Amino acid sequence: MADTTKVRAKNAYHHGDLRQQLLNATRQLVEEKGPDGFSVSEACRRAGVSTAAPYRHFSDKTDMIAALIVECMKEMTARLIEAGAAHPFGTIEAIAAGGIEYVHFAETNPAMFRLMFSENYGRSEIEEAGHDCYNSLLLQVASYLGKNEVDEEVLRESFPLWTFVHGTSFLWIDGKADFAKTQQSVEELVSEATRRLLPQRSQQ
Amino acid sequence: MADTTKVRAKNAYHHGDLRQQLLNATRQLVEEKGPDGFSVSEACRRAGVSTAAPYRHFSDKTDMIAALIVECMKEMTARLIEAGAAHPFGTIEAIAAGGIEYVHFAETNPAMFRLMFSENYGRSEIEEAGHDCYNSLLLQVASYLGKNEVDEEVLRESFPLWTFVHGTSFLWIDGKADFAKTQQSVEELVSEATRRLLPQRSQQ
DNA sequence: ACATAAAGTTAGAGTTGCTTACATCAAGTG
DNA sequence: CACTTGATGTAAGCAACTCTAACTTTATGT
Repeated sequence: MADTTKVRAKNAYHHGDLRQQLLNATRQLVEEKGPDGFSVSEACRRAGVSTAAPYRHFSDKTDMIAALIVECMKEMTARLIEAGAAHPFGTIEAIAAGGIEYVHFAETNPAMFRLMFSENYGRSEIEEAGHDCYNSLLLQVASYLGKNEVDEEVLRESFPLWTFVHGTSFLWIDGKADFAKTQQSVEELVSEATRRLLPQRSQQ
Repeated sequence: MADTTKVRAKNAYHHGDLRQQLLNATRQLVEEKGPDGFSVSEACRRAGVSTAAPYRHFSDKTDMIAALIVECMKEMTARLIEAGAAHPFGTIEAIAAGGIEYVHFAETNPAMFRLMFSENYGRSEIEEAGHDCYNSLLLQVASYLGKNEVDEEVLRESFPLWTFVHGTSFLWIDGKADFAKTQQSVEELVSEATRRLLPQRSQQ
C-alpha cells in the first residue's frame, strides 16, 4: 500500500496542517490576551481560514483548548525531564533543577500556564498528561530516598515540592515576587526550599 | 437631623444597597460559573435590577470586579489574622495556622480565589489589599525571628511560606491533591512544611 | 478519467453581553 | 407644593462569538 515518497499524514490536505496551526494561533492568542481572552474566530483569522474550518478538526471549542493544554503539558514534561537530566539522577540538584524549570516554563508561558491549571472540566486526557508530568518528579524523589518504587513515603515527600514550585510560579507570573523584595533569584529560592523540604539523606 | 427610625445610608434610595447586592450576586455567580463565567447582566438579573443599574455604582465591568476582589482580599486578611491569633504571636503554630486558613479560604471560595490572583491589570487598590494581606505574615515571621522590624531576612524567610500555601491552595482546588494520594490533611501538610521551611529557632 | 471523501468556504441563525440615551420615580428641601 | 437630585427602568445599538447547513474545491486511489 504505502509505496513511494508520500507518506504524509492524513490531515495534510489543503492548508498544510490546519489543526496544528490553529493550536499555534490559539496559543499565541492566549499569551496575548490572557487565559480566557481568546476565541475560535480570532484563531481562525490568524490562521487565515474561515471560522467554520476548525470544526473539521475539533468537535468543539473546549475540544480545541483541551488539545492545546495537553500539548503544552507534554512540552513542559519534556523540559522538566531534560532539566533534571543535567544532574545525576535522584540527587537534590536534579530535583531542584526540575523545579526551577517548572517556574521558568510558567514565566515563559504565563497565560498558558494559568490555562493549564484552570478548570479541566473532567477531561481525562488533561488529567493523564498532568499525571505524566508529576511522575517525572516522583521518580526522582523515589531514587533520592533510595527506593525502587513510588510508595506512600515518596508521595508524601514529593507533594510539598510540587506545591512549592507551583505557588512560586503563580506568584512569580503575578508579579507578586516584588512583594518579597528579596534579591533572591528563582534558582536560589527553589534550591534552598528543595533542600529544606526534603528529609536529609544522611540518615541512610 | 437624623431623628426617628430612618437613618439609612445615602446609597439606599430605591433598592436598599444595590452596590453591595451586586457584589454579592457577582460573587455568587463567580463561584457558580468560574472566574470568568460571570456577566454584569446576569448579576443584575440576580439582584433583580435592570442591566443599566450598575452603572450608577461602577464605571465599568472591571471596576465592579476590582471592588469585589478587594472585598474578598480584605475578608481573607481578616481571617488569616484571626486564625493566627489563636496561638501565641510569632510562634510556628501561629504561622502555620495562618497558612492553613489560607488554603481553607481557597477551598471555600475556589473561583474567587482564582479571580483574586488573576490579572489585576495594574489596579493599585488590589495590589494594596494584597500587600496588607501579606503583611500579616511578615509580622508573624519577624516576631518568630525575634525582630522588631521587617528586614531583608524576614522577607527572605517569609516568601517561601507564602509560595507554599499558595501552591497548595491552587493544587487543592484543582483536585490535584489526589495526585499525592497521600492521606495527609491540609493541616498536617502545611504544619510540616512550615516547620521545615523556617530556620530552627534554637540557634537564638 | 472518475468517484469519493476530506478540507475548506459562504452565509447565517441564534445567543449573549456591554454600554448608552432617555424616561421615570422616590425622597428630601425651601 | 414645586424643585432638585440621584437611583432605577426601558429600549435599543452594536459587536462578538459559537456552531450548523449546504456548497465548492482538492487530493487520492483505482
